[in-house]
Amino acid sequence: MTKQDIPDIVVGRLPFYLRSLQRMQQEGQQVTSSQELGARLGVSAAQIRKDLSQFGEFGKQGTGYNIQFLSNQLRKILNLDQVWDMAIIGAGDVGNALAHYSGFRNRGFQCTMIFDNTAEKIGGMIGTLVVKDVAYMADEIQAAGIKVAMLAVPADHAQEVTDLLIEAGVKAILNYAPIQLSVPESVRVENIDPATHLQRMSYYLK
Amino acid sequence: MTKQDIPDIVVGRLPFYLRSLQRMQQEGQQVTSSQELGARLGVSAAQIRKDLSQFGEFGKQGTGYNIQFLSNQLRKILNLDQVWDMAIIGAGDVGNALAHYSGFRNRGFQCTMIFDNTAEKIGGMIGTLVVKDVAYMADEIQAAGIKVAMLAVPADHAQEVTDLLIEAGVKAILNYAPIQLSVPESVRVENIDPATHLQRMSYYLK
DNA sequence: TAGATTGTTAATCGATTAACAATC
DNA sequence: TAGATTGTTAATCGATTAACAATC
Repeated sequence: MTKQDIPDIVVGRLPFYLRSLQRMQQEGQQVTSSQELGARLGVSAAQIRKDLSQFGEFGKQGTGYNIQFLSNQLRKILNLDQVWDMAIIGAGDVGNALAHYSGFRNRGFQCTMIFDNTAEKIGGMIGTLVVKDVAYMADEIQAAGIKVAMLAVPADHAQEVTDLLIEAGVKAILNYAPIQLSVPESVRVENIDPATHLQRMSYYLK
Repeated sequence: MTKQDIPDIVVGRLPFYLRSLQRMQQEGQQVTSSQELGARLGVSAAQIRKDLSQFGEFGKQGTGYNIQFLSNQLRKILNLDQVWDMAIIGAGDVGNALAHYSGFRNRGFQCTMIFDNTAEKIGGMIGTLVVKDVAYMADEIQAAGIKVAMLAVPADHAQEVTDLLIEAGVKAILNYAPIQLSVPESVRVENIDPATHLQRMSYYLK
């Protein structure tokens, strides 16, 4: 069973399953069912069982899923049984919020570098990180073996920075710039553009 | 042709089309084709034509689409021929970044209120906005007729704030809290959770 | 006219759901 | 055992693509 066999859309739902399981665990729950998990997430029980069955058999007939066990399995599947170092590119408001965000660590990620191109920001601290000159970005990322970057620069610089990131070996980019990045097939991109999300909802208003 | 007839997945692509068209326009282009637009966005020309045909006939055989005209049509369809007032809930790093974000205005939205629950923040300024006490949130939102909110509070308060927002008449929520909100069918929610996006990509790493 | 591109239909492809035997 | 729930198959549903007549 190779990566190619599993539809993207199935992989895309696993983080939601994991997030709900982690929350149940926090609430002290030990066991759940596809029924219960589905109700919490607004998806069908059948879909959850079908999705999970792509990767193995994680439940027991009659009783459901052990939450701890299923969480661990999902973390392994998603390569979250390690902590991924990340670089933030852009020390504006978004970069700043990302650098301070405390929610990454227990979900498999941590920020270890932040870059900017403005003299006033370079050398300053954001949380525990020193803002570095983007001129050294490619070298530093490559030297540190960083594979994941969050891109929070203005749209008109996003593509050139992306090209540098890819050259430096980055394989996953969380893109906050409101622009469609062009990347080779071997690089994953996820986009976060609040205005796009808002526009999806405004259709249904009025 | 009612809202129900158009699949969500089609509506979800319209903002991307609009964003690309606006960019083309900035670059001085006057006309485009489903071919060209598709290439820019990484979707098929047939899909673009099919999606647009759900709403009307906007092109001309042989020549393609007038960018200005198609943009205007898409804006009308998405109810973006007006500016939607928005409230930000939570004046932490995310709320702060949203309040300062300059990209909303020319995409149909503007922030007019921000709320928090901490005494130190209430009364302070963020950009041009005064931070207000969340205790008055429901009343102020209702009085102003605000229909769109961006939720940037910790996960453990997100649901209770949501309930208040809905009571106050909010119909669209952009949710930054890493939790599945429960809302009535008449309310739209879009979620932005960077960790979820990162986890979707880590599956393909290694 | 010749070339290009739309809007639409029918065919294909893929995803979701329903149902149930297996079994805890 | 009786009740519950899994994993999986087959049926259904929906979305995408290919193809082409219409026409600018």
